[in-house]
Order: sequence, then C-alpha cells, then structure tokens
Amino acid sequence: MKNLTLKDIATALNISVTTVSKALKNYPDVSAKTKERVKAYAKKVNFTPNAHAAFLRTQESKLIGVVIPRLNHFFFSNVLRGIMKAAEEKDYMVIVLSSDETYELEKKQINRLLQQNVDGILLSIADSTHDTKHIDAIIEQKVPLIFFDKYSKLSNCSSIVINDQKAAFNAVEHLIKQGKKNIAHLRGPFLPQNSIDRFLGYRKALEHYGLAYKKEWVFTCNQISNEEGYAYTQEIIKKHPEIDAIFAVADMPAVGAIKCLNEHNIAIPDQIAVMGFSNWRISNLVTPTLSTVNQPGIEMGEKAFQMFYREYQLMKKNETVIFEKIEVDTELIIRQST
Amino acid sequence: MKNLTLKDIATALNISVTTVSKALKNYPDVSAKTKERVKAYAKKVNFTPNAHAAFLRTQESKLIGVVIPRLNHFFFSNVLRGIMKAAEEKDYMVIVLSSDETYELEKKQINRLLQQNVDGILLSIADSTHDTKHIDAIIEQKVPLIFFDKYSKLSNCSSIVINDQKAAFNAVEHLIKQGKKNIAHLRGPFLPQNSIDRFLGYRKALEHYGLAYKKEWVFTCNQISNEEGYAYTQEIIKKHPEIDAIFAVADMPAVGAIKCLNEHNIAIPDQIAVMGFSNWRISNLVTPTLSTVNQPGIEMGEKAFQMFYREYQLMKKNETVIFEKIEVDTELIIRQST
DNA sequence: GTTGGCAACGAAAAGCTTTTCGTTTTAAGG
DNA sequence: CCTTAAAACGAAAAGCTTTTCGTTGCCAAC
Repeated sequence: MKNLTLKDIATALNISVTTVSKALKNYPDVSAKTKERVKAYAKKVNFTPNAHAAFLRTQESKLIGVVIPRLNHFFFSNVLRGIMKAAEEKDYMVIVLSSDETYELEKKQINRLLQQNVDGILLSIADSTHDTKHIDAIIEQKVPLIFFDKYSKLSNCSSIVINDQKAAFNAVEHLIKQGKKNIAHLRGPFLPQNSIDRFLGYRKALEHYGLAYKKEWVFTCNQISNEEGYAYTQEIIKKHPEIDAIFAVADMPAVGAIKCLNEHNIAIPDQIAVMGFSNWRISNLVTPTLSTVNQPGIEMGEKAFQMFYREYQLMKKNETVIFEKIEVDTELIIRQST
Repeated sequence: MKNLTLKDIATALNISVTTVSKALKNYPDVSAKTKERVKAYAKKVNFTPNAHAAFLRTQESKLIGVVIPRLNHFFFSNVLRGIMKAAEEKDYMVIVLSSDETYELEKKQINRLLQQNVDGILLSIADSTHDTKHIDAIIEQKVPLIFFDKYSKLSNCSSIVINDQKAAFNAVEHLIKQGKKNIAHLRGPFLPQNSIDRFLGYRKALEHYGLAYKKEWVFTCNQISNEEGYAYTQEIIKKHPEIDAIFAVADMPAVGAIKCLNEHNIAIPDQIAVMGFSNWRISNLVTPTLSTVNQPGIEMGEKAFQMFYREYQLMKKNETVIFEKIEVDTELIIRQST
C-alpha cells in the first residue's frame, strides 16, 4: 500500500502526468471532462501530492518553525496553541523546537530549521543569547522571522510583544487607587527585558502618583519561584511593617507571598494587598484568589503567525516588506487579593 | 545569499557532484585528499544538504509527527518535552498537531502528517474517536505508530501508558494505611479509559482491604474542574459526615475539595484526608500541600520516541517488528494533605 | 482552400540528492 | 612492455511534482 503518484494516476487513466497535475490544480487548459475523471479517480485512491517533490519545484514547504525557551510553561504553550490554530487555517504545520534558554541550542535549532527549508521562523529568544549572527542568517536567507515575547533589538525584523511596562503600570496604579501607599516589588532577574520593563512600569506608576520609590522595597527573585516570594514576604513583615501592598513580577512569587501572609494571619488585601502577573491557572485557585495581569498568549500566537504569513506572501511577490512592531495590551484581572 | 547545493561546490572545486556527495558522506572510493578539500569548502560556505531532495532519494524525512488532544495541559506538554528531547538526540524534528479532543481533527491531522511523509507518528487518541480507519491507514502505509497515554485497543501497534489502575490502587492503599475507612472518590467522566481505570483501582483497593464500596460515595466530575471538587465536597460534608478521605481523579478537583474543607475549618488530613492525581504544579502550592500521584510525562515521552525509533530501524531493514505494550509506573507523592 | 485562432493535451526541464554502475587512471607484478 | 587489479572519479538514473512551451487537431472565417 505505497503512496500513489501522479504517474500512477496517469497510467491508470491513460493520459499524461502533466494533464493529471493540471487537472487537479484546475488549470484552464484541461477539459471539464478530463478534470472530472482525474479528480474522481484521485479521490477514489486517496491521492495526495508528495510534499517533498512539490517543495523542490515550488520552494514552498508549508512548514514553519517555532523556537521557544521552554515548552511546559503556561504562557508559551498558550502562544504555541495560537500559532498552531492560525497555522492550521492556512494549511501550515508547525515544527516546534526548544532552546532550553541556551544560546548554543537556539543556534543549533535555527540551523536545523533552515536546513528543513521552513517558510518562516517564529522565535522567542533565549535569555542567554548574546550575539545575533545566527539570527541574521535567517534574515539573509530571506526567511521571514517574527520575534514573539522576547526579542533582540539588534535584529531587523518584525516582533510582537507584551507591553510589560504599561501592564505593570496599570497593575500598580490599581493598587494605588485602592489606597495603597507603600508598595513593594518582587522583581525578576536582570536578564529578560520583560522583568526589567515590569520593574520600570512599577517605578513609573509610583512616580506618576507622587509616591516615593525606595530601593529597599524591591526584592529580586532570580528563580521567579514561590519560595522566593515566601521568603521575601517574611522579610517584609519583619523589617518593613509599613508596606501595604506587594506587586510581584509573576504569579509564582505572588502565591508564595499569599501563603506567607496567610500563615501570619495578615489580612489580604486589607493589611497587605498582593498583585501577580501572568494569570496562571493557580492564581484563580489560591485563597484569596489572586489579582493579576492576563497575558493574551493565544491571541499573540495567532497574530505572530499572521504576521509571518503576510510577510511571506509579500516576499513571494517580490514586494518590499515593512516590518511591524506590535505591542499587545494586557488585561488587568481584579480578584480578592486586591 | 541562496542556499548552496552540491553542484555549487562541485563547480567551485572542479569535481563532479557525485564526488562531492560521496566525500561528505565518507564513501571509501574518494581519496583522502579530495575528502579534505570538499569538507573544508563545505564547512566554509556552511553547506547543508537540501532535506527535501534527500528525502526523495532516501525516503527518510527525519521528521516525526505528534498528535495530542490538547497542548496547554501540563502532562502533555511534559510528554512533548520528553519526545523532543529524545528526538533531538537522533537528529529528528517534531511536528506537533492538536486534535482538540475531536475525532474529525484527529483524522485530518493524521492525513496531513502522512502527506508530509513523517517517519513515524506518536498519537494520544482523542476521547471522541470512535472508529479507527484513519489510524489503520497509518499502519497500512507502514509508518510506525506509537500510542501514548490514551490508546485504541483495536489497533495493532505499540503503546506506552500509565498504569492508572495500579496508581489509583496505591493511592487509595496509602489512605487506608493512614487509618482511613470511609473513602470517597471524585471520579472522572466515562470516556477516557484513564478515569475508568482510576475508578477501578479505587474499588480494587477497597475490596483488597475489606472495605465496603458504596455507590453514594462516588461522584462524577465531568469537567474535572476544581468547581466540581468544591461542590461535591460540600455535598460530602452535608450528607456524608462519615467520610474521612477523598481520592480525586485529578489534582484540580482535589484542590477544590481542599478549598471547601478549609472554608469549613475541617482539619486536613485528620478529619478528612485528600489525595489528588497528576502532580500538577499547583499541588505543591495549596495549603496544605496536596498528596498526589506523579505521572512521569517526560520519561514517557522519551520512551515513546525510542519505541518509534527502534521500530523504524527494524522496518528499514525489513525485519519483523514485535510491538511493545509498556506500562509506566507512577510515583506516590506524600504531602501534608494525607 | 487557406489562414488564424482556440482548445486540449504532452514533452521536457528544473528542483537537488543519493547510489549504482561504468570508466579512467595508477601502480604493481610478471 | 604488457596485463591486471585496485583506486579514484563521474555519468546517469531515480525519486515526484510543477510549469513552460510546444504540438496537434479542429472549427470558423475569409
């Protein structure tokens, strides 16, 4: 039960391979009768053209590559879902690769994708990526490249990111409007731009509302873990009794903070309010439920694919491509913890 | 900056395409000197053979397809991670497709993969899949097929699954050994075999330790949500005060149960113990932390790929393939809730 | 009757690699 | 010097589709 070819159909119907191909693709110079015969037979034997042979002619693989830092991360798997959904609509399939947040692997994966002749690459850059030669190689080969979430400012291509700064601003603004005045921040590490931006948004909001920014109220969570959130909250309770709200770089440390506050019988949000970031599933399951910022991963993935598709179509027509830089707005989700 | 071909190298070095190909593949009938020249030049210009052209000759695509019911599900993204890791080691890339738990989409995705000539397919079957014609088509085309987690008993191929019944047995056994005698079960719906097996394991454990099985103590969570867990626990508290432990089909309902018990100030585990299933991240974050069953997703994914690889190698050599049915053992994770 | 045009079909090339098999060259042995 | 074997290389086919360009046959128009 081998895969059938155009030739098999041609011999079966006693016509040429050319005519079979044209009939299936509705070329005008094939008679209606022949088209019927061919299509009927092709359907009967369940013919599908060999993708690799087709590529060789058309230089179009109908494959895209996605490289993400890690797979089992709620946000990224949502983005991936969006990408896959949008890809499906355009009859594309997605090769997924992980860079494990390492530069070396990212480089390798990109090369593998280029060798596979994917029509485009969607990339969320690894934290540890320091140079961009491997990325420039994509652009030089005229393969559309779209950054999502984490990107390199050095490379000349389209990108779609969360407006982290604005999101953080809104989150802190909400705390302020709830009457909070001494707001601590559990910030992320210094590498992905995102955590820097969230920190900047925090500072900007304080400034905008005339509140003091104090270095001692900012704590760095290098692992972005709930243990860190727990530990820093303990420190806050002991050393900084004036603090009345905590804004965390992510839901994980925020959950750690809630746990700590609960254990100390500190009222949330009355004594200390807590705000997370990312809207992980867990934020809706802790007690009290956690206010947070929703990152629209699925929409972002869909958009990212559509951006690729647009560029690819332009490129095929040899038209010039103007790169897009899209910033997706987030949504503040107010729950019990604020 | 187009992709280079063997021909380009051949003309540059003034030798034939054949020799270039052979040199790169270390054929014995190429002189050491020529091999050196070719390899050096290929490296210099960063040559990689065109994957599609190579396929046409070798009939090997170095691609596998994975079809899963849903992507943003902690267990499945772990399996996927394992698959991708193992694939990487053998220089394979993974096309990921989602069936969204629907039969129609599953069928479509499989056809797309076959058209793409993947070397093998790893499939976790959708709940709603009722007939297996599309699956048999894979086998007929002699494409290795490995079921993981959810499988069809009707199809003749290898599979790797969690031993759900045994896992549930162990979980309930643990509750019994903690002195619990009246154990309720929040079971899953009637479709995926897994939730049936967990229910059977529950019943078997009761039987084995001489405890009564009561229909009224079993509650069906069709959505496997924490809301259901919460609601049923409320019912348990009201109508079945004799119950001293709850075994849930998954962590989500278990978390709902914990939430409800906490709100009613019922001591966990002293008054009522709670046991989850799947070891989601959240199980370690609730208060009290949730005892649960760890499903080794990553290892399962790795194994699944290796099973495919073994079969594929045998198939290439035209040797007969004996299918494997692997049951992976789970691990009981004891935390505060029991 | 000739020409032009149109409809329908097919030959062939291109896309790139791999592998078989055949050819040429070199060295060794007699 | 001739023969033979081994070493090194190359021509060509196969794998399958797509598309350009050419060919054939027919009808209509002049």
